[in-house]
Amino acid sequence: MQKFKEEIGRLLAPLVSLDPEEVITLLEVPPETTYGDLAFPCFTLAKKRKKAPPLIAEELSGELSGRKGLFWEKAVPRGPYLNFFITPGAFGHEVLSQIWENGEKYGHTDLGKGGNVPIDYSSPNIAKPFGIGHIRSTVIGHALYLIYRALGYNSIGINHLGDWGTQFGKLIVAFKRWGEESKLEADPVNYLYRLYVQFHQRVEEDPELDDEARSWFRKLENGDEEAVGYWNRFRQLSLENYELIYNLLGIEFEHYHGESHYNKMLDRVINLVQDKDIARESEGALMIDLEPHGLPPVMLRKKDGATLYITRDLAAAIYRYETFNFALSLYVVGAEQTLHFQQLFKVLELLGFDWSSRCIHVPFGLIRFKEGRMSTRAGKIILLEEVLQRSIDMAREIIEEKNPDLVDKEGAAKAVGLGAVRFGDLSNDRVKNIEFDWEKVLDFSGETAAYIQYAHARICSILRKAGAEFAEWDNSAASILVKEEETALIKTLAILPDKIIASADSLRPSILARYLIDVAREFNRFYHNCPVLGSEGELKHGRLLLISATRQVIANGLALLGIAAPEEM
RNA sequence: GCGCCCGUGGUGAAAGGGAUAUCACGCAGGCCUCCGGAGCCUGAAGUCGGGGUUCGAAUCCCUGCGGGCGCACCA
Repeated sequence: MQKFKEEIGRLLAPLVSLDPEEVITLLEVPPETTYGDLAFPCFTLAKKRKKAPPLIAEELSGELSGRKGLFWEKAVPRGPYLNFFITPGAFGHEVLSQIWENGEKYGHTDLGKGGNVPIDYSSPNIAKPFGIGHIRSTVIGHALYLIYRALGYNSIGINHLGDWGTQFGKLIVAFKRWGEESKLEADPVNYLYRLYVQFHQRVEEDPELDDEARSWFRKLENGDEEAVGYWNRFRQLSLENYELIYNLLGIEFEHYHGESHYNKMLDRVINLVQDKDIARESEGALMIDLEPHGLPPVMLRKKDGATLYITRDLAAAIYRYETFNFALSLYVVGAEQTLHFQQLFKVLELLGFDWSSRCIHVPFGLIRFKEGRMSTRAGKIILLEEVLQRSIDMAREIIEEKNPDLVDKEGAAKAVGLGAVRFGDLSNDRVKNIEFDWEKVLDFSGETAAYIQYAHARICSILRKAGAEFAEWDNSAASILVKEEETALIKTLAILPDKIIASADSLRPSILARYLIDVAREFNRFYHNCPVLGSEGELKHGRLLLISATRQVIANGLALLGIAAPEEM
C-alpha cells in the first residue's frame, strides 16, 4: 500500500504544487470500494485555485487521461475527490511478495529505533483477589506492550503491584483478630479476601478499627518487625496466585516493582518538593496546592507521617525516567484515576521535569454489573480465574460437539476460550464502561476471536490438503488474481502495517482487533466464492499464495493481541 | 456544589471534520452430493433534544436531558 501511495504522491505533486509527502498524507481510503482504492480530496486546493473542489477533481483527471502507472490503472473524479484504481495483478504481486518475504515480521517496522517504553499495567492490589476488573489493564497493557515491540520500541512491562498502603493495616488487624492459620494455609488469597471483606463489614459498627488499621500501616512504614512479617507473608502468597494467571495468559513482566519498591526514595521526593518550594504544611499534612492549575490539591504526607499513593507514584515516575530514559511512559490504569494522573503529571512538571509530557495515562472504563459497580470491599466481584476457566470449558464443549476427532482439544480450548475473553476486552477499546454479561463472554459467534481463529484454522486445513507442491513462491501465480473477492482481500492484507502503527499512535489495540475481523470477513467472502483446491494450475497456485498470506496476517495480528492462532479447532 | 468521561437501529459497538453512517447479536427469509456451517447471502430497523462554527458535523463549541466517575489524610 505504501508503494501505491508513493507512486501517486510523485505523480500528483507537480500537478498540485505540493510535496509528494504532503499529497500522501492527504490521501484517503474511499468509503466504498466501488469508488476507487485511494482518494485525493480536492478541498484544500479549492482556496488556492479559487475553484470548486469537484471542478478541480475534474481538471486533474483530465491532465491524467490516458496515463497509468505501475500500480494504478485509472483516475476517476467523483464529486470533490479524485479516485485512483489499483491495477489488481501488479498490486497483488507486490502485497503477496511482501508478506511472503517478511513472514512473521510482516507489519513490523523499526520506527521506534529501540526507544524504551515502560508500560505500567495489570498492577493488582496485593492481598486482594485478581478480579475481572483487572483484566482490562492486563489485556490492554499487554497488547500495547506487544504492539510497541513490533514497532521497534523496547517495551518494558512493569507490574506496579499495589503492595503497600493502608489496606495492609486492615489485613493485619483482621488477621490478628479473626484469622486462622489453617485457613490461610489452605487457600491464601481467597481467605485474605474474605478477611478484607469482613473488615469492611465490621468497621460499620466499630469505626475504631480504621484507626487501628492506620496505626498498623504506620508501624509497617516504620519497619516494625511484626508488621513487616505479616506484610511479607501476605505479599508472597498473593504473588504465587497471580503467577498462575499470568502463566495461563502467557504474560511476563520485566519488573515486579510494586509500590513498596519506592519506599527508599520517598524522602528524596519530599526533599525535592521542598527544595522547589511548591509544598506547604496544612493541618499537619504536607500538601501541594494545584489551584492555579485548576486542579484539587494533592497530599504527599499525612499528619501521622505516613505517605500516600501519589508520593510513591512520583518516586516511581522519577525512578523510571532515571532508569530507562524513556521515549514514552505509559500507565494503563482505569479512567476513575484520571484526576490522580493529571495531578501526578502536573507535579512532575512543577518539579521542572520536561519529560513529564512523555508520561501518558491510558484510561479505560469500568466493568460493571447490571445492578451497579463491582466492589472489592463489599465482596461484589467476579474472579478472573473463574471467567477464564468457564470460557475455556465452554470452548471445550463446543469443540467436543463440532470437532470430536481433534487431537489437541485442550490446546484448542485454551486458545479459543482465552482468546474470547481477551478479544472481548480489546475489540471495544472505548473509555466507556462495560456491563459484565456471562452470555456475551461465552458467545463465540459474530465479531469474536473465534471468528478470526476459525478463518485461520480453515486456511491451515486447506494448506495441509494442498501439500508441499504449492508451497513455493511463483511470480506469475502471484500476479493473476483479479477477481473482486481476491482483490478486496489483497487490499485488506496490504494495510496491516498501517493498522499496527495506528494502534500504537492512538494507544488503541481495538484498531488492530477490528481490522482482524475485517480480514476474516474478507477471507470468508473469498472462500465462499473462489474455490482454491478446486481450481487448476496457476490460478490454484495464486489462490494458495493468497490464503497463505492471509493466514500470515491473521497469525501476526493475533500475536500482537496476545491471542493464539491454532491450526485446528 | 465543582470537575472529567459517555449518549449511534431492540441490544452491543465502528466511523479521530469529509462522499449514500459501518458491523455484530437478536429478529424475518435463503445457502452444505462442493476446500471445516464457530461460516455465507438477502431483508426490516439508528446518530438523545435545542442552538451555533464550517463549503461540509455522529465527530468541534454552547446549552438542556439522561448515565457513569472523581474531588485532604484509600489506592
